Amino acid sequence: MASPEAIDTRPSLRQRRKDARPHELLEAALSLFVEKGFAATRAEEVAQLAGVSKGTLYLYYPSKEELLKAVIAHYLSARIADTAKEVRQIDGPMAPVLRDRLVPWWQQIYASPASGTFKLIISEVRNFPEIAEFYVREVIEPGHQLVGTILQRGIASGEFRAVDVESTVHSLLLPMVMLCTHKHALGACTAHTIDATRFIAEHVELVLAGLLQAPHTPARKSRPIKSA
Amino acid sequence: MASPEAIDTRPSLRQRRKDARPHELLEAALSLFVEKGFAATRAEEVAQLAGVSKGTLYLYYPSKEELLKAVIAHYLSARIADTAKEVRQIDGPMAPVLRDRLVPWWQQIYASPASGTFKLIISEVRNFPEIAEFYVREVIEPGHQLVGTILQRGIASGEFRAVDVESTVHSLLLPMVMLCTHKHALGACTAHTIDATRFIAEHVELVLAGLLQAPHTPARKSRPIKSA
DNA sequence: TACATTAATGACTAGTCAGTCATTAAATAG
DNA sequence: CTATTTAATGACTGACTAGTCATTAATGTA
Repeated sequence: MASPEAIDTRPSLRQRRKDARPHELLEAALSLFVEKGFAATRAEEVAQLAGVSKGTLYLYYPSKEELLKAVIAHYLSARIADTAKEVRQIDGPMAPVLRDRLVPWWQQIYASPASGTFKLIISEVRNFPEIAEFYVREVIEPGHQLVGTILQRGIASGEFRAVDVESTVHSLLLPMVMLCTHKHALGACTAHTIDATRFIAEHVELVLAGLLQAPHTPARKSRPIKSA
Repeated sequence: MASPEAIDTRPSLRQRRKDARPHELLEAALSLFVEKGFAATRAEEVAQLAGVSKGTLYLYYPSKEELLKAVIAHYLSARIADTAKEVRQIDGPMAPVLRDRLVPWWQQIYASPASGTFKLIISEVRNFPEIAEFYVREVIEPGHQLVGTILQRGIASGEFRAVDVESTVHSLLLPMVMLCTHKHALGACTAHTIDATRFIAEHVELVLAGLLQAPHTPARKSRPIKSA
């Protein structure tokens, strides 16, 4: 066997990296909370995955619950409000906005670790009502506002049919959220995968085909429901 | 105000109802597992909600995990295979099949307690791989088969555009699943509710509008759209 | 009424885990 | 090189809970 001195050089290497810890802990926590759920994840596992001891975790976050809130807050910060502001300044036809902005936006979200937050929030909101408030205010409302505005402008200009805006926003967003959720649920443990990049593009095309003023569509049964 | 004797007649009433127990326990378990998650639900809570003691729960189900599997199996039994068989026998235009079969079918699922199984499965599959297999085999595959067949037949007859079937199946189903999930997640703890009945109908209309052959392609078969 | 059967109970055990804190050692100052 | 500061550790504790089993009592039978 190796000499006693050679053996223990690595294991006892204690590093002090005060500013790297919080982010590493958040990353580890997101990964485990999304995979196993909050209640089924042990604080020590999070610490281990982040390469520190349990004590260190509690040096940076006062409790497991605060760690969860920090994870959610961190991975949802700012993104949407920015995009919304950006889009509000574009004019002209709205179809290219959906195709060229919304599609890559969702493709990015899907590919990033932030995609896991949807499953996490779905699984945990009912146990932590504060998260619900935060999520509605920071994500749902700005997101709906954003897509709703695009649709309304398209309708106003005559580019789109006078569909029900509220429902159509859901038709656009719910599948995207479900797709991200699927990635971290069934998608992570069966062969039943979805080609996300293609689906996102195809879905937007399908909705656009239903939205664009078709020459043949003479105001059908549609009661144009005014929304917002 | 009641006399002392009258007060304590109920509490010590031990009933023996061997055949009612399993179903009552499943019902209680579904409700709590969906609300709080599997790991965060105590076996005793399930028993209490079902009106029995913890010991009784373990008389009917050997472990908490077996109870979970029993809940999933019970609430997903058979439904889909039946509908699929039924639909396969219909011919003629496919738009009315979507409108008159798929819409009420999902509206029913949404209203029933079974709607909670989606959130439950999303939250727990990764911890219990057996559930994944079962769910893919019993729900996902038959469901996709069903909707995929409808689309293919519509395309074959020239009623629908030649869209990508796989993606379109997802465009139809993912929002429905997400809607059920939402009901038991955010929908259960914020004011942010969705008018599900309307959304389901509107969503199918929107997808249909995108699917139906636009006039620029010679669509002999263009049937008059049935007004609601 | 007395006896047998078995559904139902809940106190108990064995194991788990969130959060603490006295100790260790890395970094820094003098 | 020594002293001081503080990041990091992990053994420990107190609380909690899945699952058990000896006991209780409801129901059926003779």
